[in-house]
Amino acid sequence: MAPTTQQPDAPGAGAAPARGKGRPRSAAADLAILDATRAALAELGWGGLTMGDVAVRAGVAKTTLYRRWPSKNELVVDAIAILFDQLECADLGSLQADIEAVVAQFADLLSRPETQAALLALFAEGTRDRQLQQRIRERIVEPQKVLVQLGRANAQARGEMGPDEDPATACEEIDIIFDTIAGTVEHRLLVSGEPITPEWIRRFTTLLLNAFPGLN
Amino acid sequence: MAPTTQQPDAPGAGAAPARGKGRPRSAAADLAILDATRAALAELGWGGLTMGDVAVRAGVAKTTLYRRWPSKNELVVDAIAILFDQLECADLGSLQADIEAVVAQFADLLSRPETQAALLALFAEGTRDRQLQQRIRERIVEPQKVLVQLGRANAQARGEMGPDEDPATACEEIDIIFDTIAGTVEHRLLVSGEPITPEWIRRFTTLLLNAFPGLN
Amino acid sequence: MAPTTQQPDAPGAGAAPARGKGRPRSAAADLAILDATRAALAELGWGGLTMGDVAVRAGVAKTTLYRRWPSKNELVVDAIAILFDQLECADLGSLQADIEAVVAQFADLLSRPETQAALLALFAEGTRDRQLQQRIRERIVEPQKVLVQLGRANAQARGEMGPDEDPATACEEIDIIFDTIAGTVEHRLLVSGEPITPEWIRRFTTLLLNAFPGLN
Amino acid sequence: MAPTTQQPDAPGAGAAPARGKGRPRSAAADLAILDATRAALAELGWGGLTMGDVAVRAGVAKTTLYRRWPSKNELVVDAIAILFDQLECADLGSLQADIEAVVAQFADLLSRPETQAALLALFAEGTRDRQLQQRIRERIVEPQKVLVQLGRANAQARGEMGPDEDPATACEEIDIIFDTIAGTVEHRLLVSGEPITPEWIRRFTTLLLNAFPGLN
DNA sequence: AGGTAACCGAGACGGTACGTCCGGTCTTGGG
DNA sequence: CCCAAGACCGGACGTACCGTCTCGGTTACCT
Repeated sequence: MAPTTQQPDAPGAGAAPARGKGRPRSAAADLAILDATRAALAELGWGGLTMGDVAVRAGVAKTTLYRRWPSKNELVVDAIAILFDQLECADLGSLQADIEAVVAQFADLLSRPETQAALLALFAEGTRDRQLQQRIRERIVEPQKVLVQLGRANAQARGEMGPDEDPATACEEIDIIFDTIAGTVEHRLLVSGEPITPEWIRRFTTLLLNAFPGLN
Repeated sequence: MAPTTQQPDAPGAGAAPARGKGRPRSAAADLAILDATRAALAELGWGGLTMGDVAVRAGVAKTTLYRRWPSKNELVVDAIAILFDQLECADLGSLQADIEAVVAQFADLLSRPETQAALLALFAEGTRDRQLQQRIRERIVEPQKVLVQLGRANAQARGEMGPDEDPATACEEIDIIFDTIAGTVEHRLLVSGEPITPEWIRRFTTLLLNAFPGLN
Repeated sequence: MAPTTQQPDAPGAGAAPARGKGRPRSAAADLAILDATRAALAELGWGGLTMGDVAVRAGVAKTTLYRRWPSKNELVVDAIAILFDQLECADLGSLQADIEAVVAQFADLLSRPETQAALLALFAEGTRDRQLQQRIRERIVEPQKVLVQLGRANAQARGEMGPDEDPATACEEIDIIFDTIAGTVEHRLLVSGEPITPEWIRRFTTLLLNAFPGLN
Repeated sequence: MAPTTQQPDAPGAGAAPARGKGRPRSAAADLAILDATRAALAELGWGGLTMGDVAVRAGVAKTTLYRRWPSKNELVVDAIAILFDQLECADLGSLQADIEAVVAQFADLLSRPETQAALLALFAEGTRDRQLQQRIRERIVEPQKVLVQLGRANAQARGEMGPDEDPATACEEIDIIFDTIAGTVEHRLLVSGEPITPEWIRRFTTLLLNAFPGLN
């Protein structure tokens, strides 16, 4: 048996780069591959996405792909996760404005063809593959949830909300808010297939604030 | 130009029973195929679903399958749609109870392995294939939305809500309520991967009723 | 269940038409089918020949084909055999002339695209299917061999040959002559792919007559 | 002869220097495939020969097969051609003996089930596909014709025949002799279905020598 | 400077599923 | 009993990708 079962691993994930002996991996290849993945995703959709095609687009051998990502799913998670890392929660002075900004950002992200093609497909795969679901949560879902936590903290700092009384209850509340925002936006955009306009965002945000009586 | 391109067409969908020429299609085969599809879906998931395997399970030739459904997507839509046709909206005497019942039904449906495996994958394909999206909406989404409309009508009959003032506004309101319920439940169950308990349903329903100030 | 396993049978083969109860078979269909078979053979070759296509060309249902011929092979044998039934052995006054005429006729037959496409393919199938080989011999090979026998009889009548001494020896001699003529013409035309000209026929006939010293 | 690494791919600019890039094709696979082809041919006949079956017998993927041979026809030509490459023309001291030896060799070859199954079927396909016919001639027919030329040269060396007077005439004579030998043996064995015994060979050879008066 | 270990491209490899086609059978309604 | 139409089962087709495996060659570190 091979003594070193060389696990393929995504580049940015590990902490120590394990400065080895041989030729180091091309850093440019990572970017090229992820870009190519998003491009192929936008152009062909999840079903049309092919490892061979990504390799060709990236000017890279298929071997290089598999050396870094164990399968299509993981590759796409990383390719899409980059987009979700760009989400930000600006403090605009009021909870209403902050929520609207977050929803707008999220809606923008879900309007990109590569995101549309990939997101639901990844979620679907995740229902079967627990490890993938974990990875999706870490790289894609968590960054969104952080926005909710940040917004909540900002609101508390501004005095719009009282401080958390019970951490467990607070965590549950964050979960339900998050599922509601993310789920509703995704459903309207990707399932119902209708656009998300500023008017819709305002309406939805108002409903959301109404739902929590503690907030005026 | 021929208006009916329908070479492969699902049974029951078309209005005209077509020409009475030739040997008629086996009605039993339809049921066997759809059952086999759901079974394979529950067992192997979307990615593991194979037309050949479905055919074998149904005791049917692959050609028979393709004669009726042009592709995996359409087949799965029909196989899953049957489940959504079973949704009902009982009048339990209060809006809160009615909503809770609907959410519970929907959560039950999404807890079935075949639904989990298929639903998000179908939605994902739908973002690329407009015709498929239309079909999904007709066969899967619409039956759910009808429940919201029914619940609303029941509430109005009971006097919990005032009558619709503007039909367009009412329609928009139904849309937003529907996207919120469906999206939130789906997101919690399939993306966040957390269970939907009666407590959660009660909390969520309460928030929902809070959100609409017209309802006490 | 049906007590009589109704064997499909070629139309012209049986003696008694078995004047039955129901609707009699369409006589026109037989001709149309055989014509269509030859046409398809000439156009598409053996490999491209399809029962469904023949049925369409003949304006007939596939069922009708199978009611009369048990399979593609038998159908083609009959379709081609018709052509071989047209071979004749005219008495032209000399053995040389008679042989040349027969060879020319045979070469003409083998130059037709439908014959080319079918003959070798049938022979090939015949090497595996003893029953088919028998049928081929009866319907296709025998009519050719009869010409050799006739030519021999004519030559004897004209005094160019002495009478048969031993029937067994005569039969062997006919066999070897026949295999030589048929085999050589087929090989030149279908394998070597070169044309058969009057010059070639004269040369070949001369060699043939040389080969048998009893003939001056 | 090696299968010439004939890519079924588009030839592109032509005369590509065949870059030594990538993993080289397995040489063992070629032999295994050709052996498997002959075995399947002998067992199942031309009609029963299946690319998938050959692949399984050879322990090879179907893709490997198609990567090397564009179709069943070409594969079988190569598989059978190997057998014809083994034909030899020994100088046994007299033309009669040499011819008898050649005929016997040829009859032996045609008695092998794989040859029987393949040869006529290939010839039949060759009548439709000019490229295939060319390939058959190069790989199968030509090796046989060489024997005739060699035998003739040997006879001239021994003084049994005078030297060629006109090259064109000589060539024509070789052609007619060859078509006669090959065609007659094939027809007796494969069409008439009768065995080729030493007695038959002696008779046939005698007739052949009679036919050419220049030979005593 | 030379090893050597890990990288890289290219592409062949064993598999699996695809969607199509055809052979031969059967089941309709109608003649 | 025949016919046309067409659905049915089974099975081979040739293609497309998957993920793995050799190849020859290329860096970069470590003696």
